[in-house]
Amino acid sequence: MITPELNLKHLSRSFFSRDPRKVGRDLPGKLIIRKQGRKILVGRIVEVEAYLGQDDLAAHAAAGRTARNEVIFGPPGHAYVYFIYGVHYCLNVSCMAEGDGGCVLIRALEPVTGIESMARARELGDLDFSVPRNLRRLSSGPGMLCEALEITRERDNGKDLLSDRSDLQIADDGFRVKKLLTTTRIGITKSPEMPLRYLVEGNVYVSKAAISK
DNA sequence: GAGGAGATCGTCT
DNA sequence: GACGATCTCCTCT
Repeated sequence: MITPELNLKHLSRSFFSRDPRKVGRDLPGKLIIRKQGRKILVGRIVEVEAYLGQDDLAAHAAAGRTARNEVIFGPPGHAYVYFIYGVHYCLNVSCMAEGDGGCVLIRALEPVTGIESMARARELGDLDFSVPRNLRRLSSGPGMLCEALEITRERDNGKDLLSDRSDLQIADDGFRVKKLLTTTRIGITKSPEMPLRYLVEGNVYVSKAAISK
């Protein structure tokens, strides 16, 4: 239990030692916890994408093990943070067995606590967050959520997300997603047809609503 | 509300 | 030397 008052529990290492598709289906609804001194920032995962390892052309692991991506070839449940477009960071969690290179990209969070801190980090401190439309601007995208939680490669890459000592953790508060949708992944050019994006149906904090079917 | 361009730099070829 | 698992701003409708 991380913080008794919230009744949070860690996920097990075996939760992440599975196929990224299974982890991807089970992660929505779980919480990302960022500890900042006495403050605690919490967001609920509402959208993820699975990257399957070396055989998945869209995955960073497809290039083989490099200095940049070595975390996803390491033990499961660790943070893989990379820098993209010269502007943004993205947060992934390593999956499968050590040596496999699978991971899940965290694409969107629903803000739970620490909204003022997130807004400051996003330089949106002047907005009225009683308006849902504004709240969406905090963490409804992979780059945004990293900025809101001040996640960087320098600070967080390789961190164990299941350790009580870590200031970046994933936890379960017992919340269960009612219905999960599956779509193709966003923003990739290789293997774009694979249905590996998982999002909470009807949640306004996803990066892009699923095309209804 | 939709669509397109630009920003900006680490990583790999 | 090219490009990318993105975001924001600007223009047009």
